[in-house]
Amino acid sequence: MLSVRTITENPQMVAERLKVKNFEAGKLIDEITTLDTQRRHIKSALDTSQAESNRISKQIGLLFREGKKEEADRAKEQTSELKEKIKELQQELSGTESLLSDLVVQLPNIPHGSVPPGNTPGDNKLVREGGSRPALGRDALPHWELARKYDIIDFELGNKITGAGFPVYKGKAAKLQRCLISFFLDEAVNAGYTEIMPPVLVNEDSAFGTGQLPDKEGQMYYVGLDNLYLIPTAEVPLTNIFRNEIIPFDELPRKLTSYTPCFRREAGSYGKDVRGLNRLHQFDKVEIVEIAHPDSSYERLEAMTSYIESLVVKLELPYRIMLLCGGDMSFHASKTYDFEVFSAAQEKWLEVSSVSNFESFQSNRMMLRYREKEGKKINNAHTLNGSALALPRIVAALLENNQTPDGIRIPDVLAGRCGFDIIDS
RNA sequence: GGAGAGGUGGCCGAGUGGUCGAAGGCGCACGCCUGGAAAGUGUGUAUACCUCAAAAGGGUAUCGCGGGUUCGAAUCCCGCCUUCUCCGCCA
Repeated sequence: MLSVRTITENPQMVAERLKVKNFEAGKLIDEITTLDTQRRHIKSALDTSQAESNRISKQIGLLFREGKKEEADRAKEQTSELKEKIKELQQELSGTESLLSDLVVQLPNIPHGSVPPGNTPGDNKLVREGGSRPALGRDALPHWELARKYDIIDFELGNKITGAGFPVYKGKAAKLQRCLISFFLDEAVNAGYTEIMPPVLVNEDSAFGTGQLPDKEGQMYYVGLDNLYLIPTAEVPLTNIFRNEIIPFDELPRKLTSYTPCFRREAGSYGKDVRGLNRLHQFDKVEIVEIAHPDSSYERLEAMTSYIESLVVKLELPYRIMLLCGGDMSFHASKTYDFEVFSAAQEKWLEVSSVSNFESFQSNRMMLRYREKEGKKINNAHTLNGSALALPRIVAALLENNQTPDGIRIPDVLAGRCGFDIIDS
């Protein structure tokens, strides 16, 4: 969430910038400003009363020590009214604070100045593209057909065990999955990311910290008995490592990577676009997360983008990088690049990565700060993350693009790890 | 899951109703000392919020978290979380 100070000190700037996300913020900002003024008045009054109460208590202590019991008792009587007042003010304050945060949480993050306006994916800007599309014959099969043909991914079996959206990988596909994960992790470690293996269940505070709660609980699987959520992405546990922390200046940027399975309910999304591996309830993903100084977070975003690009290049996949327009960006992001690979049999671009700078939107809600080099000032750090990469759609594209009459060719960079260079029979 | 013992500042550790945001030590920062360093020595060293044009200063809250008792709670009571020891269960 935006900090209340940002909102109240630059109301017109915030409103103006949020228009790029097609968000009309004027009314909300007014309400926030009013509530915040109220909050400060109440806090002020409360502080004064508590100071008074502390003063009297101290006096009573002194009187007792001096043996002036009657005076002390008289002083006690004084306090009952004050106590009542303090209690009222406290209730008023916490009421106002929760109203305020209910409102603040509704404001999306401010888009960066370079984010183009627009509503739909059609308004996204092509940043660059690379790789070449394979020339497939007319009989080219989509990956779900290939999966059946070579008996490597079993969607029906997943239905039996769990339900739709939980495929079972078998044989060479299972191994390919494992090798992709280790390939992505090794690459990330070589690029300076520290490998982490976090829990895949998180508590409420963590889910709030990265912004899944309060609004998006419907997208997460929830374990009610223990009040825990299955992570929709490793971003959640990784970023929350730093919740309530103050990072020394010279430790920035912090760079982490992690493989985790990811769980998404994605309620109600069935149909042609979600066939096969295109959209799943459980999938594997390697994620990169950075905690950066505000002055260099956009450099980090570009660096992360180049890093992810190096992966799709090594996998020899045709890809393009899109700069998302304001309307297509997530609620939390300031700037996002999407990576798409071309899946040649479906003849579709599939999103395989999304890299975003959240600026201080997440760090503000999770109190993730850094200490400035000079002056010891403390500020919110910037958080960034990106998929590097999400497996299923990569696998879909690999299967479709590399199909030959003899089988599915495995790119060189993976063949060594896998111990095979073709999926046939 | 059962029984018992704990959770205090960056760390160690004292504190069982008032003068305690918290002794002492370590660490860290700056200074003195030194040719330089070590040792020694002096000072400083939490976070959030309110107040203030800003800084300085002042105020409030925070001793795992949340409630309660009390004029007053790190200290007493209740619930939760968590760590350790023992028992049980278990990949």
